[in-house]
Amino acid sequence: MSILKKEIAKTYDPKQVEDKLYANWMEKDYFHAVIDPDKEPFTIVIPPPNITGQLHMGHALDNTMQDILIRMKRMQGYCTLWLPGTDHASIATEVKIVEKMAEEGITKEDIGREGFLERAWEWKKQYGGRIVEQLKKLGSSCDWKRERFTMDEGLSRAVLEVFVRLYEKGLIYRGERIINWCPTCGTTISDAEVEYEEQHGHFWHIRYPVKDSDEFVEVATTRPETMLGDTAVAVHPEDERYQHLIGKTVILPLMNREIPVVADTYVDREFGTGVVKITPAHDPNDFEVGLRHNLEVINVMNEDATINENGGKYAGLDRYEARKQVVKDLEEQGFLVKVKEHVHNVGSCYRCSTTIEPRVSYQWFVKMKPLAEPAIEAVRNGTIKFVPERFSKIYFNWMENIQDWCISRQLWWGHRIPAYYCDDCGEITVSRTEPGECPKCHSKKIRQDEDVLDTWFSSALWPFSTLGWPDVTEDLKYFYPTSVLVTGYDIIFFWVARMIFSGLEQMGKEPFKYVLIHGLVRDSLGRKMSKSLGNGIDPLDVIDKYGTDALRYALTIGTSPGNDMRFSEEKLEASRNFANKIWNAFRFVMMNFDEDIDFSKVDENNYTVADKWILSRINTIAKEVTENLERFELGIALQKIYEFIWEEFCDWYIELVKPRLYDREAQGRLEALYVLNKVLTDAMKLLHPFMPFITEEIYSHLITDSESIMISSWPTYSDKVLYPEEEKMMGFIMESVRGIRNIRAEMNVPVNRKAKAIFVTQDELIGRVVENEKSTFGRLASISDAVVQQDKTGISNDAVAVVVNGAEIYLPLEDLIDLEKEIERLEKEKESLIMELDRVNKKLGNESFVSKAPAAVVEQEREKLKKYTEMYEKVIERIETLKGH
RNA sequence: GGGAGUAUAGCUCAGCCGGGAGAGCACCUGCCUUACAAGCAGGGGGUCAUAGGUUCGAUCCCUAUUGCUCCCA
Repeated sequence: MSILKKEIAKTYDPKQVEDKLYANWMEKDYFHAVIDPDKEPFTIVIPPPNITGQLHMGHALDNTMQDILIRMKRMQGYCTLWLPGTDHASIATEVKIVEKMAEEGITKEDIGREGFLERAWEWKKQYGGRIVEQLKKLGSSCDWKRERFTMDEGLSRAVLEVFVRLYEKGLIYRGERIINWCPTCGTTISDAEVEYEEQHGHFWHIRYPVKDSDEFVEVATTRPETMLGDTAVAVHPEDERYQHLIGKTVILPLMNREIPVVADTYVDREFGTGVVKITPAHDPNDFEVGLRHNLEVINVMNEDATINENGGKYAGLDRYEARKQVVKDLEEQGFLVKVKEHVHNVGSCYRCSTTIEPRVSYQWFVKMKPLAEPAIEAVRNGTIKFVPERFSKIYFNWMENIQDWCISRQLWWGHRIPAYYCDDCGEITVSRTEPGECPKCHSKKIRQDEDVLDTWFSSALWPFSTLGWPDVTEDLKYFYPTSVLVTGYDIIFFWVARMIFSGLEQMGKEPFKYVLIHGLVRDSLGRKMSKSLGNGIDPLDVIDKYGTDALRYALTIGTSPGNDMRFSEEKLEASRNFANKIWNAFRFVMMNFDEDIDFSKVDENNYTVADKWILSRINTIAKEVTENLERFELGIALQKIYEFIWEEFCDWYIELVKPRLYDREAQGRLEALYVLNKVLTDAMKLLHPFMPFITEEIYSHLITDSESIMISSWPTYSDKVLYPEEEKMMGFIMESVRGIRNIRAEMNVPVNRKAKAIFVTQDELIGRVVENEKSTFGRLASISDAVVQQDKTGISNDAVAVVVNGAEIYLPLEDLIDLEKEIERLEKEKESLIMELDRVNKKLGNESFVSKAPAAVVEQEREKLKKYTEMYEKVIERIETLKGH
């Protein structure tokens, strides 16, 4: 309680507290997990951001969610580890460095592999720390002492180990296959990295003359330049139109190559002419056909997507230039039949959006089928659970149709493939260490594969490589498998799926138990945030303007797992307002604290109805918040705390407690302070995972038993602090106050006009409540006095009446009352009660409802009937009295 | 072509195990009441996309239809 009352600002200023508190947490080492065999571990590994990256809203959401879970579990007493780190992001980083070099007029080749890698590490040093600092601004309680990087010595060893193991098991192989080639990035990319989009293109219909005949076959293609590499045409074996051609030869126009007509069921008879050109080197399906029919594979393209020497006179032309020229020549030579508009899906590189060129090439692959099976099973049998569950369907769909994974990349930044080629005998050696000589022919002329691995190959190992694997470390034994993985649905294929099969294969155990999937953060119009649209919101700007807590609140409130969310300025304002509301509740409490406060003198006999009610409520809220957090319903959990703090604590409890505080001699003043302190403390604890800074700041000034809220204990539910009786009484108080306020507003009673309120009730308990809470009724409902009567003796006809559950409240407003208006109001009240009664009567009158519905539900309806009947009778009575007047 | 999501107040979205529809923002009325005008009090506003079905009872479960979004080929 070092803060002086007058020092507390009227508005909350996040800048005053956030950096200060984070530095303090770091200094105290609260984020660091120390293995404790007596505790249960709770582990999350961060989805490692790219070293080139800047924090964006997706990161902000992802890391806020992780921090919420981590902070709650830490307070619950788990040994909690949130392991952070960054990803080398092979292709993304390399592209950026190359771009930067281009500005200086340097190419990769100019400086060579070694020189380039030097620059890359320099880059990592310069920018790799940036996103880490940004994560800290978010309040992330990561164990920074365990920070890892995918190209660390240890993680690189893990990559090497996995590669060798898989190779030795025959699950990694080198083969000639069709791969996705990005001509701009100059590398292969995996199937998962290809994005498809609809494009308006053309269908060119071309005639191929049949050899020794005047017949032609007509084929159609969207990529006419690939015909340069055609080595067959194919028809369906049962297609009656072409039976006579099977086995014959056609002349490939422009190239004048003789190519066979083959029969293959791959051909769709219904589509186009039913004849398909086969280019094994440039189409995955054609490649398969080529294998079945032993066709020649003619690659007609260079790596930069220009035509190579196999393309005859077109050599050197860019693929689109070649297309124009080929079409022109076909037309001139009479082979072009027609051109049709055609909409088709074109694959492009997810990095640079260049159209992908399917191209045959020697690459390294991971054989997926044997790895996919256990990975599918682990999700099917519930070892790993997706939240929400529906994402497992997406996962199955992908895993069940998976193709082998092309892992080699023609890049320099990354883990170099540990394969060595002998120049003398051609032997390939895969080894953990450089072999020095060819193990087969002992030649010294060996060289390592130039390529590096797909960046996802190393991130697939992240949940165990970061814990020390392949060494069997204490961390690995204690923290693996991790508890939850939190990530967006856009990354399930790239990363989640690959971590699952890698974890199962290498560790024999799933990498995590839950996969919590969240959606995308969109702009206020529902558009994806993107650089090109310029609609991105920078989380750091938001933090600067509204504070970290407000950002985190805005990202969590009203969200449900897996769904996209829109982000807007309005939401941030609401968030900031909430922070300010909490701040002022705290300010109120502090203003009433005394220097010599001593809670050991608290006497529970002095508790009021309101005290017990609010204690009972926070008790229940603790339970609800915990349950929802444990079900990953972060949005609901936060909503509950919000409503509790704003409505129950601020609007009601603080208002109710004021009279006891203002009178320094009032009975129960100490108890009031105690309850304020207790409830606010617990509320701060429940809110802490969501809004770590403001809650810590407030906590530090309250009377508590821990030096930091971060390491304080999570509130737990207890039957002993449940007061149903007081909750019911408070229900009565609130209903009455609302009723009186409502009537005053409707009758346009001036604020300064205070009437007496006469509570007519036969219920002794209610009578006592009213007597005890006179002053609060006075304050909250603007009445001069509250009296209790058992009947309506002496109540003027000029009084207005409020009928609540358990009592009628009369306000003798005399001359202020418009009799007609009052009757009208009561008639409305009557109508609505009739509707309620109708509904209840209909239900209870239905025999099958009474016999089949659960007893509790029926009982509930009976109670409603009783309550509404009473209220209805009172309203009728009142109307009659007024009418008779 | 295959699969998934989604449709709830003017807008953005919650809504558990089926049992009287909620929030924030916006709107209307009245208040600078000594924690907070980033606030307080009161209020209006919904055929829960459409059509069937299951059920004593459906915003919720099932089927079909329509609109929008996404993923895969």
